[in-house]
Amino acid sequence: MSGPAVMWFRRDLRVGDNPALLAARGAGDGVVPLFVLDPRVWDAAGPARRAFLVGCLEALREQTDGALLVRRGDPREVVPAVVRETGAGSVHVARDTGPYGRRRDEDVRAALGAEGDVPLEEDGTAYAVGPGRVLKGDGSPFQVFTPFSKGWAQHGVPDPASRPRSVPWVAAGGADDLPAAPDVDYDLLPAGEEAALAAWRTFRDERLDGYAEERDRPDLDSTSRMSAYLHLGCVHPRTLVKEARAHGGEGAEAYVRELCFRDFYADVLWHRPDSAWEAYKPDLAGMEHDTGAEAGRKVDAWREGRTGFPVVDAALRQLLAQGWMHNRMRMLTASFLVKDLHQRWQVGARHFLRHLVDGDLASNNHGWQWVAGTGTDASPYFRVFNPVTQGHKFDPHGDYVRRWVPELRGVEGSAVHEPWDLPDGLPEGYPERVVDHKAERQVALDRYAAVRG
DNA sequence: TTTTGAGTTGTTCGA
DNA sequence: GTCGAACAACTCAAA
Repeated sequence: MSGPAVMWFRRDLRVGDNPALLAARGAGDGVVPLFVLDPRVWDAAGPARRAFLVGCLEALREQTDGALLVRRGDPREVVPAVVRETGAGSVHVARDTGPYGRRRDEDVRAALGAEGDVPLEEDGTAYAVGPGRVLKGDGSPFQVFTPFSKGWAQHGVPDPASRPRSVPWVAAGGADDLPAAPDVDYDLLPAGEEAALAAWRTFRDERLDGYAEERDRPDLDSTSRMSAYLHLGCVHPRTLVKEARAHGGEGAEAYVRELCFRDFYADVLWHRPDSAWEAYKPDLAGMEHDTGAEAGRKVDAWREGRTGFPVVDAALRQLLAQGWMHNRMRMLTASFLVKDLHQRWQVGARHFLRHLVDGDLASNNHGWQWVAGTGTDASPYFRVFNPVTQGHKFDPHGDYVRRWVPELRGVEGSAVHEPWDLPDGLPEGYPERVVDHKAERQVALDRYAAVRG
């Protein structure tokens, strides 16, 4: 009866600390490692996302002694087909808690059921504490971060699962749809589980202690850069929580809090799948947004980093160049799009998701909602980031701007944040400001006032 | 049921 | 230059 078990990797591209893999190993006669390249996901990804994913799949293939099977297609068809081909008795996954993944997995489960009662077994999630687990005393979900974080701490983060000493990988034959990595000419993070753990340990040993102090500085290499690894599951957050806590200190505490935030937003999305693309709180539904050709040109300038505000442009160019942006810069560029250019937050959320290697539906879209004031813990409407002030505050020497905006490299010190005030005028090639920040701030405040009526 | 304290991340203005 | 108030009032969570 037995046959092998299929380990269907999704956002858990690792061998260590992987409960679903342990279950697969125990369930069948050998493990068929499978990744399904879903066109729905692949086609929406920009070059950086694609390159990073391919790199992680190559690394996983190496870890599975070359057995990793990559098939392109709709999982609803591919997974049952692989089960048929291999005679597998079960399929193992980590629970996907996002709206698309939940629907997809229901369909796959039904298809497998029709295929001779092959079970889809779920073990673990991509979060330190699985979405839906932390509840208020009355059994309802939290809607505010701070109380959630207390409940989260009380619930406790489980210890990492053991790393299997060996796995009897089974190579299924057939087509190999692992794409070649897109040719991108920038420094991409080194991909895969080993790279993730190495990067984590370097961060822990060298920068974690300073994290609370320096994490807001895009000009320094002060953050962990774990987001992309966490997104694809090259490392599991409970490993980071455990090691950060063992390390101790203020920096570690601040870091664990950020991991808790990631869990919070996943939890919110779990309870409110509609909040991925619609306002969590509908209060601002009637808000006026800018449309038309002129607005479109400004949005294009924003996407390409040509707004004329140096630190905003630096961040948006970094996003296109690296597929990554510092968190504070995400807030700042988001505030600029929503409050200076008066766009719907969804416009920016889509752009970020396409390009960020860590682009995560829950964290990204709820972050945008926070900025727009439609999310949990809604940002007070009057909180409008000033792109010049933020530049001086968080890029005090202007190094970050000069790194990403070559037109301003000749400008020394923090003067880069106000190039329109330079004695020799605006450096050649650098654009004029697309808006008057002070005026647009007032427009934003007026529109909020109108909607609150 | 009512009350109380608090809510990730800001900016501007005037003393 | 620094500091506190104003921005406005509402909802959430727990006691």
